[in-house]
Amino acid sequence: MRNPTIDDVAKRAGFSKATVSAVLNDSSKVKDSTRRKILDVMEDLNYRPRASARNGFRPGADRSLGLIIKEIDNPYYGQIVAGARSYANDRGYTVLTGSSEGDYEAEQRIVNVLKSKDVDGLIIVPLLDEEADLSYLFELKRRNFPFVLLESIRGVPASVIDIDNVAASKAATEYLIENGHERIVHFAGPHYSTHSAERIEGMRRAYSETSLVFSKDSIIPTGAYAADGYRAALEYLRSVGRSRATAFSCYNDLVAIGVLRACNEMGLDVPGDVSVVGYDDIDLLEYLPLKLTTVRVPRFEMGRKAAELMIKHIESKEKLPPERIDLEAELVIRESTRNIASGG
Amino acid sequence: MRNPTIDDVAKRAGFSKATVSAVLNDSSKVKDSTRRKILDVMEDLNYRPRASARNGFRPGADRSLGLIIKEIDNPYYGQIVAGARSYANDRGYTVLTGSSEGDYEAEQRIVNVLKSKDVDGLIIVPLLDEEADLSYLFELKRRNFPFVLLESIRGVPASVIDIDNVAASKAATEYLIENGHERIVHFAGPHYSTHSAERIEGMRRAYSETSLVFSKDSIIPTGAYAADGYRAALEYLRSVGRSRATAFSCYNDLVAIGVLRACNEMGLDVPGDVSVVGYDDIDLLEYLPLKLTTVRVPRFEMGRKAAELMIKHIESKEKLPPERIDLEAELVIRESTRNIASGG
DNA sequence: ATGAAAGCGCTAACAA
DNA sequence: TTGTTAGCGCTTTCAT
Repeated sequence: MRNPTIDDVAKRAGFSKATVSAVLNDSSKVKDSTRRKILDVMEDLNYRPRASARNGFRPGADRSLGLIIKEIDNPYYGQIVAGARSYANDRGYTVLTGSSEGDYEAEQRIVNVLKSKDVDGLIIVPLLDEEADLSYLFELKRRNFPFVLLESIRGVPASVIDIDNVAASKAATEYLIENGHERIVHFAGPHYSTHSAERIEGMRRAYSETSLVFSKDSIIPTGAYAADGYRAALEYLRSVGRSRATAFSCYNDLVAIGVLRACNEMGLDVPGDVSVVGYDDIDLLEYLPLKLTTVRVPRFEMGRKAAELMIKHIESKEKLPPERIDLEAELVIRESTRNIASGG
Repeated sequence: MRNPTIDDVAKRAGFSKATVSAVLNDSSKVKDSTRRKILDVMEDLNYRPRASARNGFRPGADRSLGLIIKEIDNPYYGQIVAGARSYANDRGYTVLTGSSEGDYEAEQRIVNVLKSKDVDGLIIVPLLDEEADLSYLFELKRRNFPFVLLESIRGVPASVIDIDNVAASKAATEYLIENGHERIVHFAGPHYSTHSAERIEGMRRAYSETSLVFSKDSIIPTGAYAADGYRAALEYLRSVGRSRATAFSCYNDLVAIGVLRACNEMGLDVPGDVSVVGYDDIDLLEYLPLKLTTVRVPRFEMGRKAAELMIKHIESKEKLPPERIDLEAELVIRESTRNIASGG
């Protein structure tokens, strides 16, 4: 039933807790026969000392940060974690990461576990859509548990590190429009991503400043991985026939890589027949044959800043007001896009 | 100095701990004026309740597994984490991941933090080379702390999930030799990787069964990322002139992607001029233009099995003996290698 | 509506 | 060499 405690061991072995404790800590002043007897009992009971009860469960010297991301196998988050880790490590904090993988319950569980284990602060990339239940964030606030967000949530006054997706996406779309593209299809990200919604909004704003009309049909729900981009693009290309768009913009570089593959299989040259733009500028891009035009997101920096802000809040004697930091994302023009303007 | 406790709040507010506790837990039976006064004091003191002291710090209902990997931004580990997470989640365990990034001290700190926070078990991909200090593993054993390893360590009788790198690497090398390659250069992994050492050993064994002689010069220390492969291959190709090897084998697919890029820049066709083989078979490969010949490592499965074995040990009433599970890695022949045998 | 006291599993200081 | 006791920060009866 209940896990055995030091008392169970002591009672069973016929010694006091203190002696058992001494054995546990390899103290030299325990008689050998006693030690052996106690070790035997521990073995029998499969006794596992509860570490958090040590030192009167006082704040450990080991400080730690919890980090909650959405997709473990996405290099976007890889760099965020790396950035947070880099700063935290220098300051003596250990970063523990959990991934929700798009699952709200999982996200809640990670938050619960991390806070019940008393990490010193939480950096959260929150799952977010219409039906998201944000009450856990208010609970954190109520208990004055320090946290910083890596995607802003309207109505939650919390510290946040974010990037201006709307502006960057608008710039990318404008660039395509200036280069003669009048029909652009966007392969959008997961429903739980604010960033995806913001990128769509950026497109919309770029359109609104031209005579072009923005249609919902040009947004295709896709996902976050290459497999998603591949599947969606293949389906699009097969269904659309001759009247396809001249440019594809993608939720992220992974999706773009999948789209590229689909184009290739359908006999489409990039950028000859279609232009493609990605998002994030993941490190791997540099080593791929076709240099992808993309939007560079300072992911490592985001992670670093998040850790920095978090630790600042943690170590403050006074309660600090929420702080917001916006980093810039920048369009990087490479070889997967071209000018198709008739006059230009 | 010391962080404020519930006693500090109680004293300062002029009420008892119990009342403060009631406020903390939003109990309805606290007079409004009292609640306000206490909340004010909490705010003043920036009081943060220590979650681990709740419920008399009894085992939380939330079970958890610690997972320690070596490189956060490597898709190899991404899949291992995903596999472990997948199984653990189904069993109600939350996975918390820390990455050592090749740093021994960081690894130790992660172990310490995770065990002091009482995760129920630890899955470790250990940093390992001549100078590694493994004492922390013996300390875990001494305290009967459940853990499983994802790379075997000689002399440490612990549960382990591993793959037969020697056999797979031998098979890959034999395949190259059978296809007429008599000079193979291997771009090796990080010094802290047992797997890298095992892959070299596999090569050596393949050589030893032929008249070809295995030279240390054909092993080039490289790293784990595309940037490493790119740098190393470029340097090799620039220095070697006309007498270069006809085949490159690589520590992993990322390195291979970097090597491919270097070949491309040096005007070498793959597989026309050189054959290249990777390792791991990361998901992304499927979407790249050149289909890489590689060794498929069942990473997701490794993660799953590790979690499964770990949970089995955790939940056992009796102390279970260490268990070893070996999974197979399999050569996957695709388009980056070709037969150059004069006669065949 | 509030307070006093016991208890969670362990360590540490002191006694025996 | 071993045992007794107090205490870590909180929750939870049970009184008041």
